[in-house]
Amino acid sequence: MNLLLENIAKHVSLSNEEQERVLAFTETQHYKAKTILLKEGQVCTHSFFVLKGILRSYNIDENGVEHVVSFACPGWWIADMYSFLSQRPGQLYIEVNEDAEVLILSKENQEKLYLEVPKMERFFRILIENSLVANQQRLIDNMSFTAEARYDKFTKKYAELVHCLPQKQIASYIGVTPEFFSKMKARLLKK
Amino acid sequence: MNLLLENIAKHVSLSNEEQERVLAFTETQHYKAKTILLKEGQVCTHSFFVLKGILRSYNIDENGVEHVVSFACPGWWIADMYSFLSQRPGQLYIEVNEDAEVLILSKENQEKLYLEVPKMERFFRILIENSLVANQQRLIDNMSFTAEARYDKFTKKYAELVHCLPQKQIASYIGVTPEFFSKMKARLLKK
DNA sequence: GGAAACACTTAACCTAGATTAAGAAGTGGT
DNA sequence: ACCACTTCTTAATCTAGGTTAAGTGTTTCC
Repeated sequence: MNLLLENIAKHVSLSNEEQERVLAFTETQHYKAKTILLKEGQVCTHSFFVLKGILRSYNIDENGVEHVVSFACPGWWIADMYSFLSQRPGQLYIEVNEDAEVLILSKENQEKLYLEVPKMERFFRILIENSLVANQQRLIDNMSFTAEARYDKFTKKYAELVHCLPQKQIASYIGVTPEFFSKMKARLLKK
Repeated sequence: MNLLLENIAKHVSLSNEEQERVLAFTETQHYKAKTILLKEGQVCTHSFFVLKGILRSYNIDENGVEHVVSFACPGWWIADMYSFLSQRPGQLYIEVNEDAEVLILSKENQEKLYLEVPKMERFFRILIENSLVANQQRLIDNMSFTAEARYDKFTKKYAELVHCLPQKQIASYIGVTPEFFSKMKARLLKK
């Protein structure tokens, strides 16, 4: 059974024919860990739907420090949304964390899809809505909570992921340095 | 000329009849400064489109500290997106900053609108997309930049707004205390 | 299989920004 | 006009988290 169709079915119901149209517009690809699918300064012409493995997006600030924007495991989409939507050069990197199998949807094909299967417009609207809500929550959390509380939230929200991710990436996601993260974990263990 | 229709026209083109349908689903209201339109714990059943004045949304953390999530001036929408989309109790307050005239769209009417004027689904998708992009940028900025750089970005992005907002709200938006904000501004003046 | 590169830890020291407190300057309501 | 209330500022002190540096595994890859 196809993971993408399963996910779509959670939000809109497509006929068999529509399902086939959707799949016809996507392409499967396999990537090794550490493959970089998008670099800062490039236009994000495709978005990726993860079937297997883990991807992440991040930017690198003017001091060379990496900030993880998102992780994507199976069932999740990932892209530089700014760049993908505007078709302008973006600031994000997208990199394969663990050997991955992904479905690729080009911007072009997405536009065609909206025309041929209008229900997909609703589907993507809902995805973006959820993404906005999650993002806004993260903003609020970053402003309201200490690093410790953010880490706690993270381990609960991404319980399966935590064990597959290097610590420095978790540290980066919650917004602290690897050194402080290490110190914090040691402190938590004593309790 | 209607500000809402102007805004819609920037993204999708509606027939006169469709325009009338849209307006029929909204309702105009006037509010005095300091009116609270939504409180934490309530379900956000309406979203607001600002015609005149300024609104803001914020949450209050467990220490009683206010964190401004967004400002809305004429031409902008504001709502607790989590609550509005899920129709569950939210954590945001929405308050009138300056005497305001707003268009109100209920969740119910929005759903009807999607059915009667399907182009509006595209319109709102685009709004949400833009909102997501802006939000993600703010997250990255908060992780990458010092308070000073964030303030600088803020004054450029909201140049007209800066003069109408109390400093503590700007401080809250960029994520510092009013005291530190004050110190920082004094420091900037010396340069 | 060995060197280089990377991941993680620990510890000493440092700093951006928080906290507390107190005064000055608006602002609004009656 | 006046009192109450909130906003803004300044300054002393404090702390969460950053920086630097050094040491110990662990991968990776010729």
